[in-house]
Amino acid sequence: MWYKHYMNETKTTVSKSQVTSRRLYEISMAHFLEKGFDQTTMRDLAAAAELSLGAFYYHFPNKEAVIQRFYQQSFDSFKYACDSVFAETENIEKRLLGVIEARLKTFEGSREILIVLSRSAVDPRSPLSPFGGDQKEIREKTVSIMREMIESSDLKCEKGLRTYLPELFWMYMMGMILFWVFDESNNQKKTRDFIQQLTPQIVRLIRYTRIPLSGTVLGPLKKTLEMLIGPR
Amino acid sequence: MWYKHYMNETKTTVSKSQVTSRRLYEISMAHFLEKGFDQTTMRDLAAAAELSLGAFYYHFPNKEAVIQRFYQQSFDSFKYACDSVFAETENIEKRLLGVIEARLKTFEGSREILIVLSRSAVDPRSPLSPFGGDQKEIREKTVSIMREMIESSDLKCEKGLRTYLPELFWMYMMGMILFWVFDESNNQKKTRDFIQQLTPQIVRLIRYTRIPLSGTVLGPLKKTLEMLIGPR
DNA sequence: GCCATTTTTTGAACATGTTTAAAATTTACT
DNA sequence: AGTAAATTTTAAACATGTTCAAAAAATGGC
Repeated sequence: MWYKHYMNETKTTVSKSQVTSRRLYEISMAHFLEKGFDQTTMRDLAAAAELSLGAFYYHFPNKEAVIQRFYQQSFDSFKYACDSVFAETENIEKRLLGVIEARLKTFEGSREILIVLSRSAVDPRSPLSPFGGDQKEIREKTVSIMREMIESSDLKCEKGLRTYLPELFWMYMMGMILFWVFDESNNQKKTRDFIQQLTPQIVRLIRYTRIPLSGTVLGPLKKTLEMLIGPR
Repeated sequence: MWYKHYMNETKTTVSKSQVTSRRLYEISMAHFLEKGFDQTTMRDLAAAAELSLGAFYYHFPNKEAVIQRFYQQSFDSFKYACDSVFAETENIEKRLLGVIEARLKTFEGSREILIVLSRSAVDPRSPLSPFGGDQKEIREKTVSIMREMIESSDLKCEKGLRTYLPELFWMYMMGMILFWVFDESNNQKKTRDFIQQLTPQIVRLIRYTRIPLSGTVLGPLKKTLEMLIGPR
């Protein structure tokens, strides 16, 4: 073994490959953040790591794979942040705000990276599409987080609608991320303000659905949701 | 002059460059549609046109410029189609359905091209971003079409909301296009059905805003719209 | 510690979008 | 028609993401 070290009382072996790929990842991200993704050359990265170009490709199948790893890691810290949001309050509005805020925070300072990710995500054939490929898994996990957020919350609403909420909230968050990507204001303040403004209104509308009268609107809406998300 | 020809009683001179670039455009699109954008090489195109690679670049600054031209032309035929939709009915629901249907029709058979366009459109730095660059103009023209659609229609709704509708309908249409891009069903039937289902509900909600009672929801919504679209 | 096997690295080559300087062609004017 | 200026075309080079076969290094069992 190349490298052994002790972590939490358990011997953990780390292969040389893991060490190198982490190093490559860190060097790469540093370059991407400083010079931009497109402006950073694979040759730059290999040189900075004092490795050959081919060796880089041994560790990452392509340039995008590096930022896919970033996306994966950002998801992990997002998930972790959600736990503490849920521990803090049962109020659905606060939770939803907290979750979206947590998500944006994981992207903070990496807006250009997210743009690169988005442009692949929009391609249904790409492995970064939220519906196929590697991102599918993250989407499903995110929907599960939304489900968890709702189930243990104070939200009361029409039963049928409730089953669609996890996917709807996922879409809402994706929309806000898109808004954020396009938001050129200082530190994307516009996005933050917008979310603060819109989220309570959405929650309020959802709560209204308990009133029987709302059936007029809700009836046809359910069919629409089924077409959008799939049958329940 | 390389080429003169008569059109509508007026002498129109067509430069050699115009003739060549149209030819290149047509050859290119044929290849893109048959083999796919990424699978078609600039060398393929130059060879098919019996021109050198460099000559191709004299007529188009880059590969994407070819499909930008397609996008421009698709917009022109969309705009034309809208006129006949408006001539046909004043009913806002029918108009909105007709306009969106017309838009999708201009993309029919070119889904892959639209995917390529979308992945650039999602990048705020790209000339294809709807907010900057060349597409900005098309976005503004499309919003104007929506405005025209509303103004001469039978739609009655709360006055303040009305001023935001052109942009809102534009966003709605963009959303449906995105849905269409991801829709893998036969001939994107799911998208068509979804639009048929959702559009009348949206129109109905908008019409409800004439009822004074609706102020409870509409009040905060207006501020949200202002943040989304800008002040009126 | 030595050898067979596996993992990692290397350097060169390849594919394709793009640029460029010079040559060929076309145009506009007399 | 002849010529200077412009437009268009060419061939070669360049930049950069990616692949590949062979070499080097590391590993595991004896």
